[in-house]
Amino acid sequence: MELKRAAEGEKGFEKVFAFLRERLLAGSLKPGDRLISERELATLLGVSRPIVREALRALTVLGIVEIRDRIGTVVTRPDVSVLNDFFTFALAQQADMLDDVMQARVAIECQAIRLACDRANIADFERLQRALAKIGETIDEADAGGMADFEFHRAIVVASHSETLSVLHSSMAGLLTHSHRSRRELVQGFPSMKTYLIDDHRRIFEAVIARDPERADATLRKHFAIGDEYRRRAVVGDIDKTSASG
Amino acid sequence: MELKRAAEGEKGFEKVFAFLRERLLAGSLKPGDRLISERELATLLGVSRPIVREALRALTVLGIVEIRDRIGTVVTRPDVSVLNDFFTFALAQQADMLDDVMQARVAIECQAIRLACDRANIADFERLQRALAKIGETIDEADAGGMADFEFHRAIVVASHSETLSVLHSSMAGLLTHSHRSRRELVQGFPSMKTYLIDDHRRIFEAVIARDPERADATLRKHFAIGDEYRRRAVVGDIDKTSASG
DNA sequence: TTATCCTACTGGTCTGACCAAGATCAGACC
DNA sequence: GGTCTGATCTTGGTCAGACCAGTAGGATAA
Repeated sequence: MELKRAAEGEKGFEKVFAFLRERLLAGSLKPGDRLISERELATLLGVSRPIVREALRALTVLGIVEIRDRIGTVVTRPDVSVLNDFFTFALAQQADMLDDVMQARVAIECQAIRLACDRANIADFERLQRALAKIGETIDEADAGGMADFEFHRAIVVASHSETLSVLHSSMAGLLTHSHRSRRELVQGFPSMKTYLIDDHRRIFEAVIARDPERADATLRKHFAIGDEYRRRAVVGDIDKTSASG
Repeated sequence: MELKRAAEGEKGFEKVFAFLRERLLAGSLKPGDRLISERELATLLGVSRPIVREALRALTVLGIVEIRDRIGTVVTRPDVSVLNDFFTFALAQQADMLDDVMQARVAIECQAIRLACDRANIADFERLQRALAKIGETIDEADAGGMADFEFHRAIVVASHSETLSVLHSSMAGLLTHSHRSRRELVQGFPSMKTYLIDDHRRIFEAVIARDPERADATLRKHFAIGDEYRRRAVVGDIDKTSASG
């Protein structure tokens, strides 16, 4: 009943995790810094090494820290790829989460395209144009087509020059691309699909070129809405009897 | 020198993690299932218990699994709230990017308010109304006022009924509230501030009530823009010589 | 049949140990 | 004197066995 671990009232793992989180959030531990050794950390916090390892492993899967064999533990620049892990698991067991995440993606992209209208440079325009061209070229290929589609949308976010939006977007994209392929196949049969894909993206591109945030946002938003509509119809088996471009 | 660990060529942790991931992704382990005990897992995979714990802890922070003290480890329903941990860490290390994070917040809220127009129920409306009232009541208090402001915006996101948007928003809000207070104090001196705060939020509220996504989005967006403008002026020391309501 | 108690089991943690390999520095060699 | 080499220290990676504290369920007593 010593007051040793009652210091924070936390259990061992929590104690270590909280200790590290504190410094991480406060900024006293920045990317590139090397943590003190596991043994030191253990004695410092009055816990055993396995517990310290649990905490470090936890931070590792969160992409906050990297444990380098025989070197030490260093703080890394957070990497979105972690989210891929999560989404992979999550998606496997809960497909209904897709629509919800999609909403977040729409949010990010619509904001990104507004910023892009203001901040995009020549290189961004060129990247968009290349992606647009690729969409046209791969219009008949489900796989490559999906990739081209993704690259276009990715280019929009990149053009926003916002690190945060970029991070958020790529984390969602990882999850969504999985479903994208099947969705695309589902929708492949619609003749009007090609027109929709090409024209829509071209209109979006033009709005960015025109540096018109309102139009770009609206066009992109409509693009997503139409995509949803297509998918909805494909699900109910409504075989192409519309141009659905409104 | 048994062929113990050569089984997969993976290190201990990886072995356990991969083992569990496999069953998780394959679906043989579904939410609600209870894993075999740590000890069994350890002997089964030929690793020590601390290693098993590392893997379980890893899955825990990923929100895939829940370790219940003295009960066992059970598979949980994946929950987006894990992302909160990640984003909190990730965004914290880019403190210089508060404006950038703010862009993401705008993105989330503007999307949320659109969804809210469609999905909000009576309870949501009431929550918004209460928050709105509180903004009026606390208009002269920097601290409580900031809190009320936050609650209103939070209510918008809640009304979207999107778990993902909600999680993203709260991780950002956590970071932004810090700066919010100082911002608010900075701006406190402006007489026209009160009008801006009250009227703007009321207009936003009305747009949601009217279930008009476009208007709501536009109004909210303008609200953010004006807030930015105030802050900008406060920084350059331009003491209130405008109504700035355009 | 019911209520209580005991025991096996579970997670939570610690101790102390061994291994392999990078880091470091002293001493040998050029 | 400078460079190279090797022993040693340190670090992560892992293991084995142990103890605690509750929980669940079977055995036992009422």
